[in-house]
Amino acid sequence: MHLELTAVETVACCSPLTREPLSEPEAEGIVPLLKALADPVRLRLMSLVASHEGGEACVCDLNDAFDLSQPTISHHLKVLHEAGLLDREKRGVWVYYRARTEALENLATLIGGKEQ
Amino acid sequence: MHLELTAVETVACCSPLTREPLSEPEAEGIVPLLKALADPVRLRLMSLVASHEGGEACVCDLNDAFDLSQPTISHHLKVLHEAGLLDREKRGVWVYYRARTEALENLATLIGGKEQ
DNA sequence: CTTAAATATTTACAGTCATCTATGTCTTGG
DNA sequence: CCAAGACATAGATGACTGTAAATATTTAAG
Repeated sequence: MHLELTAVETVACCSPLTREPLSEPEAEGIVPLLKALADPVRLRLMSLVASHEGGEACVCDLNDAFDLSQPTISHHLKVLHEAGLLDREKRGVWVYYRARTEALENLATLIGGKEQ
Repeated sequence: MHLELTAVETVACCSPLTREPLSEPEAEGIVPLLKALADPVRLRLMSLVASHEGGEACVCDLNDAFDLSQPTISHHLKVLHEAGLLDREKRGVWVYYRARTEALENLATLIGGKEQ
């Protein structure tokens, strides 16, 4: 049991940006998600994982897609994981990351959601 | 005539994140939009403007909503404007900002878009 | 148990950014 | 023309962040 909400859990609670002014606490809850995506490497990582077959990818695959050191990729994956955008699962020596598409969908609704 | 695309113009061109891996240039085009929103003050500013009656608000209204100096608010509005998320119009002494909701919608589709 | 491979953590540093103060520009009223 | 108000710009500073090198951790193989 945990009382603190992760970044991703705070998103679904709010009506779209254009509906009514976002409160400061609401904004503080959403910003970590946007920050996590607001980096070219992390945005591509997210896209790579999400579009990978099975919706998951292991770090070994991801490292090769970038001209960056392994610790740097590991760092970016951690940021995405802590924001609630990626799930982690260790299988043997490998770690697989899986995209939390419902988190992306909630965020999308918040940004561009249209009310009926 | 301008050849450079603003941040907002690069968004509509891409299929959703989860459809196929984002190229580096695509990511570089989208990140400025996400960066612009990835700040609590700017996210609230965006929401305030977008939800304001008429879809626009003058700076004088916006300043009062924050415990920040006027130049700081002006700076944040500039960032949102340069990202293509807010339009500016000066009317007399006042400057009105208007939300570009189609930019928000395009971004939302890119983040959480579902394919049929 | 040793070794190798996959991934994470730590530390350090250079670059970016949010904020403020001070100042500038522009518009209106008198 | 002058003064005041609305907003923007410039410069400075402290905090945060993306990156790499070095090191640690974990797992499997032999």
